[in-house]
Amino acid sequence: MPKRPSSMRDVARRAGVSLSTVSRVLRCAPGVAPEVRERVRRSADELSYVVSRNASGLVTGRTGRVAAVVPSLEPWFFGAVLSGVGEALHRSDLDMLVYQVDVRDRAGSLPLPRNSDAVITVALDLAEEECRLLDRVGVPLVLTGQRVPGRACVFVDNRAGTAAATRHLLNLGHTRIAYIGSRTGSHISRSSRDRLAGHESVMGEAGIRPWTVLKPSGYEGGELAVGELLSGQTLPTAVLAESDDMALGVHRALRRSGIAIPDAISLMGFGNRDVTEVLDLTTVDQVPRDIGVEAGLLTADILEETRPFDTHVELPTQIIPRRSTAAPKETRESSS
Amino acid sequence: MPKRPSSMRDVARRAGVSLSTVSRVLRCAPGVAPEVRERVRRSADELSYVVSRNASGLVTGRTGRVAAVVPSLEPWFFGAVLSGVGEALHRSDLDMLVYQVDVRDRAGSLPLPRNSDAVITVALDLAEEECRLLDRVGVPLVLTGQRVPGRACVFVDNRAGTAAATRHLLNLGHTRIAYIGSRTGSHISRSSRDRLAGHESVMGEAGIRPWTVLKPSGYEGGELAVGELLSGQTLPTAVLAESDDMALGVHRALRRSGIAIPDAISLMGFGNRDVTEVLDLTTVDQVPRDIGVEAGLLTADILEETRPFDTHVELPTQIIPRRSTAAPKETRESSS
DNA sequence: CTGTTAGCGCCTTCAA
DNA sequence: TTGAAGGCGCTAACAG
Repeated sequence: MPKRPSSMRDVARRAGVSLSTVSRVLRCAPGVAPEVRERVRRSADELSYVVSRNASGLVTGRTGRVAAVVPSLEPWFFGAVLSGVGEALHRSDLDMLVYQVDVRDRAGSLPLPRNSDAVITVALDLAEEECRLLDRVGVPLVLTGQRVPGRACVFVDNRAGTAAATRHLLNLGHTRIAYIGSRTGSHISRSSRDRLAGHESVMGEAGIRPWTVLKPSGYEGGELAVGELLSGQTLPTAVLAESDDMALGVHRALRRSGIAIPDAISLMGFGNRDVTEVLDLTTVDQVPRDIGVEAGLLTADILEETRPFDTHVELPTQIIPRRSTAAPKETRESSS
Repeated sequence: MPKRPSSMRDVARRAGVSLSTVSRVLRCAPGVAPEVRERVRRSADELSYVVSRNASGLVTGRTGRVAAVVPSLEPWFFGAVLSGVGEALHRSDLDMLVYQVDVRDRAGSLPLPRNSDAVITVALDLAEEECRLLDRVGVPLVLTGQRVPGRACVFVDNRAGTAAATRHLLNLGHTRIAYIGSRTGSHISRSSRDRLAGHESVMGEAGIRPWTVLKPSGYEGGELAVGELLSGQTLPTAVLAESDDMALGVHRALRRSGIAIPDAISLMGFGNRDVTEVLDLTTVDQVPRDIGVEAGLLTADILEETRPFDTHVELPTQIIPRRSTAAPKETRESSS
């Protein structure tokens, strides 16, 4: 069944023209009689012919492909970002190659040079040194999830996000607010630091001493954090988690402990991942898909040299209030 | 900065050998002195040279790339499958191109011919006619999520999954079991039908008349189903949802209605998506990542002709009991 | 074991 | 407006 795919020559023969003419038509290059153009198009269709990016790339030096590098495809977040990336690239007729790089230590060993026109990294929290490694690929690099001066970046304003979230809780009347952040070993990622900073600065402005708990990321971390909170002197009336995942862990641990949300404790996450809606979890919307779309568009523009290679795109965040946050009990009781 | 990437010639010059020797070394072809081999390797590394799949593909007729076609990357499920696909392909040194095809109506228009060695579709529920369209690409086609005779397929035993789930509920003592399935318009997908069939056959064996509610998929559908159930003559004591997503909708609707899980109603999902663990939702494990891995491995094998092009791989499911299912209240009360 | 030669399918000159 | 010729980077035959 897998017969040899038709080549440009087949199309040329069928249309009764030369190779170059077919090439011109398919590249939408000018200088072909409309009538001929139509005939060539038809022949190509009939043969279900598609230009081999392989061959054309050899000549033009462009592959028509962009590599998207993610740490993993399993967490919901990365799929959502890539969804946007793919869509945006598609608009510019670029294909998306996806590489899962377990850790960033082998980023330099990817078969990227000559195999993709650009590289988009998704939330890998790369150090400058690692960026250099990717630079050696010799193609433009677009970073998402981190801001690095002099490089193309797409990111959300993490700091503003947690700042707004914190204000949301303060405005509801909370003062005993615990912040749950992530730490892997002793390392705190850039975005985690930014989120923590946003929280702490607002707490500082309010004259309240921050109450920070750092645990490994993921919902296990959220559960561990609750364990720590529950064994302390006093309970918070609100918990702000660095990520929805951690908030989910908190949610579960509180539920299992019989602590009602939001009656006893208000809970907020960050990321607006799908299930937060189902759980009625108040969260900070960060629209990962939009991050992807912006990154894809920026990449296409950089390739066409219509935007500089060090453009920064900052996406806004917004609070999505749901039922997991409410005024603390004391306030409600005293005001009723 | 983006200097011209080094080519094979550069490596050859640097190592003081001919092009073919370099080619042989990098292809791990036999017939090169170990000493020379080593020298070439080093030169290539120093130039951070990577073979252009573009150029080599031109000659070999193989691209070193496999296209994964998904309806969308946003739902958690597809990312999980692709995660496995990517990993498996990587073992065979194949890259993964990801295409999001909104609907299956344009599957034939993808730039696939000559641009990928094989196509893997993920849960697109393709009709035979649409498969034919993809066949015209001229490369092997591997389907996941559906079983089609004569084609390479990787799928879970949906029927057995819901059958086991139903038995689980029956064994707990439930008899008023509602099944929530999905229907888009009047169309029911193949896997939905299989799941429903598994449920109904076990109900039939037990001599209980099935109680089926069909709604649009997603958690909105789950909520709608609850709406229907709550307005009926009598409430079920257990609900089995076709998918975790629908189960999540049920979960939310029940929670909002103040109906306790599992005290008033037991709830089961299907899919074992990440959040079910957080929600303590009993579910049918289907390991999407494994589906992907199997599909990737099968694809690689088919390309190497070590497995036939119509291999079927059926993955087992298993029940993951959690806290959302329990014996119905009457039973518990009467036995206590 | 190593080097030479001839394309793979296409795009880009240049000439007609 | 069209066609012919050369070469992109690599591999697969062959010679040596």
